[in-house]
Amino acid sequence: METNTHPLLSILNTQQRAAVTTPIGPVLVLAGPGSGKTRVLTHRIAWMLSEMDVAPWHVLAVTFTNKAAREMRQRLNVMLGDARTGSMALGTFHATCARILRREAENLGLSPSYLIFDSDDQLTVMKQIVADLGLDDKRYRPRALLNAVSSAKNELLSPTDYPVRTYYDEIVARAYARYQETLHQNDGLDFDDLLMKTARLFETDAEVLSRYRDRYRHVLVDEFQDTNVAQYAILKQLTHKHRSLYVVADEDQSIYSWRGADYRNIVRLRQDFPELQTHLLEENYRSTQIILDGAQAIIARNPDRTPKHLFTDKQGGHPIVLHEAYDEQEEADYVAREATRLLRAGYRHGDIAVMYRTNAQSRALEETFIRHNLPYRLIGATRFYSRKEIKDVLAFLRLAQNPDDDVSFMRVVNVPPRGIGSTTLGKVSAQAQNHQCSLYQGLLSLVESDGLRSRAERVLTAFATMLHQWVELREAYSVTRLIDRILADTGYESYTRDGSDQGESRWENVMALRAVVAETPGIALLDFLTEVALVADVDELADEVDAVTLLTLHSAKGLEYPVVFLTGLEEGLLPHSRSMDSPMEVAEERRLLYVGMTRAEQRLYLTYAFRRSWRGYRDSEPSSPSRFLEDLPDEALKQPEDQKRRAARPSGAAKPWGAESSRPETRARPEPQYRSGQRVKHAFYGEGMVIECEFEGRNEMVTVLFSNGVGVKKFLSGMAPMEPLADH
DNA sequence: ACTTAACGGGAATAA
DNA sequence: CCCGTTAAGT
Repeated sequence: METNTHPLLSILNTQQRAAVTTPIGPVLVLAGPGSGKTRVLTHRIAWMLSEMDVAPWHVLAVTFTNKAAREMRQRLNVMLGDARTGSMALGTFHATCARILRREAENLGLSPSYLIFDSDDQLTVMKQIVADLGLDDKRYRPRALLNAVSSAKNELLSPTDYPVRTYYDEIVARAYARYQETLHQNDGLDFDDLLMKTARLFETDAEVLSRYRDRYRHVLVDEFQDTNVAQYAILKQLTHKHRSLYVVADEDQSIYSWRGADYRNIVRLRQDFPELQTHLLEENYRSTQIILDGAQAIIARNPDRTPKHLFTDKQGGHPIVLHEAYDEQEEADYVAREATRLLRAGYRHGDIAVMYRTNAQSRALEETFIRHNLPYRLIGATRFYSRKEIKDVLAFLRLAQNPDDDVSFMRVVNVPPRGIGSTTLGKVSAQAQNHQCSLYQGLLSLVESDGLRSRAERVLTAFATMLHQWVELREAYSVTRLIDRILADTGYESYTRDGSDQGESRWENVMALRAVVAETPGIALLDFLTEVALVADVDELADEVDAVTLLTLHSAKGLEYPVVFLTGLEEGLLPHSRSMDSPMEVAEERRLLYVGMTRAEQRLYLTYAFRRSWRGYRDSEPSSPSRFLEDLPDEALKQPEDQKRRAARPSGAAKPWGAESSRPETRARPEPQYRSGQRVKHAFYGEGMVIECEFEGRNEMVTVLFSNGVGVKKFLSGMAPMEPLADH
């Protein structure tokens, strides 16, 4: 077939076309941001199906989010028709593995109706274990232990494999073993288990492996740079025989190493598949030349990377705007004002995204957006599925599916309050201990044994009966009907709607959950629970809503917007203080900035604040602009004419705001005259040392500790007869 | 048994 | 600031 006239190829450039039509085999596509990798992946699948005699049921495509999977399936439907794509496996690693494990549960001694434990559930379990093992939860923080367990799983280490070098490791190994036992007893798997158990299944069961590798004869993977050891093992096991593995990667966008992602998987790929063909996608279709130049300048400073030659035909463009604000409030104000200005100029709300390093930063932005009447949608943070009322209802549903799930049992045994306090619960738990069974089974035997009197007996019997009925009704009822029944049985509505606005909103959330179910009528309870456990925050992102998007840099991966604001570009935030002592982690923070910058199509704003409150208090020390901003080329930063207030470049990397940095200010605020730690001499009080220095509006307040029994005094700088002393 | 207030301690990113 | 835990009160 003539490749340049084929309809599937007509809209592709030369590099893309080569990548799409390359012969079947191991293929690595190295793709810069905005170079159309999703398009290449989609067209590759279409090409394989229509021109290479590949059957759709032999294709497995792994995307980074459910949303990406949905979109890819839609595009393929348009290109090829539903009939061809219906049998194709398309989803995230986690969703794919969850499905495989469900089907192969028996081969693993796993319940086919296992439930997925989210991070809250994990924490509950780990806290219990720390208590059971009699450990000090300050020294052995449940969260820290969970992190260790998670990394172990990502590297396919079981509790017995866990390398013990220190006593702490020994504790981790013990907690890990206990944790796995507990999950097993509850028929639960955590997120990492989904990957690890699948990898182990393929490793240990040749029959199962051969079935899946014949089924998924052709595997395609997006965002390959963010796969971890377990995921790579799965890919390798599946494809090593038929050798049809097609991966798309960009090492510069590797931002999940903390989750076990290992970009060295690219190296492993070359070793395991020496015949690997490599394709490059270097033309950027997303951003203007100026934005691309800025981003390139940032990423070029990272060591150990392959230099790329990204280019675009969108020459020039709006300069990147660098803006300094006084604090996070004014930063948010600036974003809101600038957004409003752009809206008047014709942009739509949905064209604009505001990104930040940590979820906590969204608060100031939200408050300001509400004040400015700017519609926004927030990704993450207050995740719908992590709200208390939603988790409660889900816990009820989980108990209907699996009453032996102790974690859910504990969560809602007294929600809404039904008189089962710690004393009564203690009896249930003791019974369960004695009989080596779940709390639910313990409850049943306790109720039957007639060993209770009075009030406790009544409430326990009522609760047991209620649970039992739900379990009975599970098959006969639709999920919607089951929810209605649960809400009625528990009196959840009157519990939630306490008359407050918050109560109303909680009830609305519950109804929203019900509406989610109603959208897929006929869905089985188990499928619903699995789906819910695996939704990502960005999956929720509805395109129809015209609102400004607020999201973390991490969730921004794969997205693009005409206008992007990157906020909080300060030392300690980006790079994050937790990463600053490790060059590897700082490099990843730099990639995070690069990912953020390359989301922008037309306009890019970079903002940072002079002072940022933390934990509700103002920091005593001002922040410094991010060291990364140093590397922006001046040409990309020229101020636009219409910009009334002028932002300045930071004066030096990680340098505090010294008097030598003469920058035009956001507002008329004088330079700080003092800094903490500085020696001063006061006309009345003599010598002292500055212990705090802060601005209240444009006034610099200086707190000084004097010797000679004078103590601490606070002054308005400039008004006080005081001057700095030279340092020795 | 449950509610409320006071306290202490702590935080990054996410399926 | 937000959380979970604890102590005291209803």
